[in-house]
Amino acid sequence: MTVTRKSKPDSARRDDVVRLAGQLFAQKGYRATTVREIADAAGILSGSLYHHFDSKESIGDEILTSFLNEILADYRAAVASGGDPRSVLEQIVRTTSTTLARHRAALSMLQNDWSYFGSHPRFGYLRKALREFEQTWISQLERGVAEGVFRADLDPRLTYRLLRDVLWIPAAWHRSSSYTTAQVVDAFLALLFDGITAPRSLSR
Amino acid sequence: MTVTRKSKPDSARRDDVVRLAGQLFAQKGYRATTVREIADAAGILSGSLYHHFDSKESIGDEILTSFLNEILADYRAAVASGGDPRSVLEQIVRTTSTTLARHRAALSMLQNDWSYFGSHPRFGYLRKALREFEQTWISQLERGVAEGVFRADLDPRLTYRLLRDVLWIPAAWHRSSSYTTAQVVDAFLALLFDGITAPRSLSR
Amino acid sequence: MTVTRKSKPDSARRDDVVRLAGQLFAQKGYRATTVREIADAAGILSGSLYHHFDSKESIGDEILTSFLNEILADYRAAVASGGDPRSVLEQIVRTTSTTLARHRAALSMLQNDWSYFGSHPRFGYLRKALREFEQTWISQLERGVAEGVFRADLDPRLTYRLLRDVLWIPAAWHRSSSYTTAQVVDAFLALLFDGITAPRSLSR
Amino acid sequence: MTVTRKSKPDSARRDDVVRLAGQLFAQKGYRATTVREIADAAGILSGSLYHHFDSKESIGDEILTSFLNEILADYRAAVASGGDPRSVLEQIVRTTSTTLARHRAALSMLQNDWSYFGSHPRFGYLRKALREFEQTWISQLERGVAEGVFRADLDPRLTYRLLRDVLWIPAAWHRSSSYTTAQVVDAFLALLFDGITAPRSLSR
DNA sequence: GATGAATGAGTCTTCATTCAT
DNA sequence: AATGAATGAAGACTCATTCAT
Repeated sequence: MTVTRKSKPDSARRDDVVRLAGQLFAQKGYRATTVREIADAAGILSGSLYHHFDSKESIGDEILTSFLNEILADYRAAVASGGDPRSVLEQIVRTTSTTLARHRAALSMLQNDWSYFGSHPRFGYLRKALREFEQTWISQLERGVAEGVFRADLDPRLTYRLLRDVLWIPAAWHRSSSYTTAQVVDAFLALLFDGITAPRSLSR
Repeated sequence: MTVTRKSKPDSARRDDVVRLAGQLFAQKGYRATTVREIADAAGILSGSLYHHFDSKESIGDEILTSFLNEILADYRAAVASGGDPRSVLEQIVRTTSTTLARHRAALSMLQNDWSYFGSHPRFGYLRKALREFEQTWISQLERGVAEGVFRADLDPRLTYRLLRDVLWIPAAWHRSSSYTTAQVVDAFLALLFDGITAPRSLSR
Repeated sequence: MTVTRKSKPDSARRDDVVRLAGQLFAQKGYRATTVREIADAAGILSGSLYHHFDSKESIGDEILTSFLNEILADYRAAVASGGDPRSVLEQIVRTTSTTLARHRAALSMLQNDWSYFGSHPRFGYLRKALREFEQTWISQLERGVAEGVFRADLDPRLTYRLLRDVLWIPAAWHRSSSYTTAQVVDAFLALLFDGITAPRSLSR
Repeated sequence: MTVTRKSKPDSARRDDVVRLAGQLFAQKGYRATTVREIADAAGILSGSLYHHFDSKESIGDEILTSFLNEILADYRAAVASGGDPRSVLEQIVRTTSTTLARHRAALSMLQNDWSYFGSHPRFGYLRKALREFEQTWISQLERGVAEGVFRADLDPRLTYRLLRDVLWIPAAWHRSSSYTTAQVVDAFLALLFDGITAPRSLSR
């Protein structure tokens, strides 16, 4: 199952517009960005956008679709690697963090305008993908608990819920932060696997 | 420093409208909610709202202000309790989770429409409050590291950044979840302090 | 012919409101003044105004009516005095300048909102009064020309038109000016009768 | 110092709308004219106006700006001609009367809606221009008094104040009047320089 | 491919007025 | 006499979209 698009008359102009629109969506949100702003950024008039796209929605669709396809690929590759639960999850975090960095616009759209996309039929594939992410995490957490590598009192569903939103966060920082992606990912994994408490063994 | 409001001619109707508006804001976002929808929910005409409020913004302001004041109080009380870093943070998480539950609308507004409120001068107090939250967490994490109760390799700023958004999340679940608030808070604290990995001492 | 009003349940409150409304009308114009502003000035709520007046219009009506009645009286008294044209006109200018000073609000309403009052049927008496003013000036100017005291080449209608608006002006200055009413009236009469050119007799 | 506009994407439609709007503003005042009425006059929908203009205000601005620039040019040309005070003032009256005839809309806006434009920051240039007109008249009147061509007892500031509003008036008549512009201007100049009194030398 | 003009439904807001209490 | 809540019509402005040129 991979999300597909309809017609992609590949042109330089078109890709330009999608990229530009993405930047604007990331900055001010999808709904808050007007087609005029997108057109201005592209140096054309707003009406001319409709030569390349059916609607504003279809620009959003294009951005979200290509994002989700890559993230889904990351998840599936990690699962397919056949590692133990801990290394599968670690691989997911490491590979998606790179993918997220390339798709900041899509991420921002999901965070800011979920109330729009989440209920809109056209974007049903978003909910479907989210469900796959959840399933993946829960299975790995369950496996980990069963194999004794994760805490026995862990509730997999609840844990995923708590983690879910953090998974997307590091990507949203880009410019404001002085941390490298690697630093952020390592810190996140440390937190995920070991928490913030100092190990007792050391203090003995 | 406490955020203050101008004039609150307390009336039942007014409070009604604020509550109703909050529910709508939480569902569809602040910008996406029209004053007509708010008025419809209150059973009056949209123009009649302006008998109670200066503007749509002032309704939002009222919701956000009262929310932030309570959360700030939670933070200050936790710090004032004078406990060790771990118990201060635990108290913050526990008390704010209750407060958050009472202010789901405000929370949702901040999450969905931050691009609006965050840049609007009128809502400068939001940025100020956020800075105080950050400062509080960072000081406690630093203290904890210094006292050896938190991992020595912890980067307080980075850790706060990773935690920040999760702090607000549990409140956003309410209906969709089958977990009690207590369960969620306990799970979050377990994750925060100990991670998901099973303790090594057991495997020895 | 004197303009009459309908019912005047004389009360202190009522007169208060009319005076306050007049000040606001003078400052910002009749249309630009809201009933809320009038009510605020009177220290009551806007709805309460309707206990005293049928409508905003009837407040305006009251102000304009009492103004016009006084000015009409001035004109008629001057004509009835039976003086020569020059002294009739001089008396009109002198007496109306005093009356105008007491009715700055009405004056300002006529100047700023003539497009409203001038076409509104209810205020037909305004046009009627204006016509009487014009008739008076034209007759006196014609008499003056016939008697040789005014320039023979004077076109009475045209001259009145040119003078008309200036007649009301001095009253509009009040605070901004450092001139007394007497100074202004004298200067106006000098201009009216002799122009600004230095007399030739002096240069002979 | 000349008042300038921002961007004038000259189009026939745009000029059309400005002209139409001007006519409406002249008839019923700027505030009393709705954008819908302007659009109706132009045969388009009200929203479509915003394809050509930022706001109703910017239409008003365009009308007033072009008017003031021409009048300012008239004044400066008259002063630059280097004539004696009487001929400078005569030139001002004669040239502005022609200019005024071409800008009846602007004139009417200033007369009817001064309480709006006069206090609005965007229209500060109006106050600036008015000050220049005043300065010009006062200097010429002072020069004339000093040179003995104007009455020695003339108060230049007061005289200008008395004249000011009349300067604009002839233009406001257009349709209602049976006089030609030349007639009106001559009558005004006769009044200005010589008053209405018959010369004594003749009566001797 | 792009322009420029226009659409039409919708947004927040204002305001004179009404009326039960 | 006054309040406080509401009305309803209107106002300026926005924006995704369409389409002839």
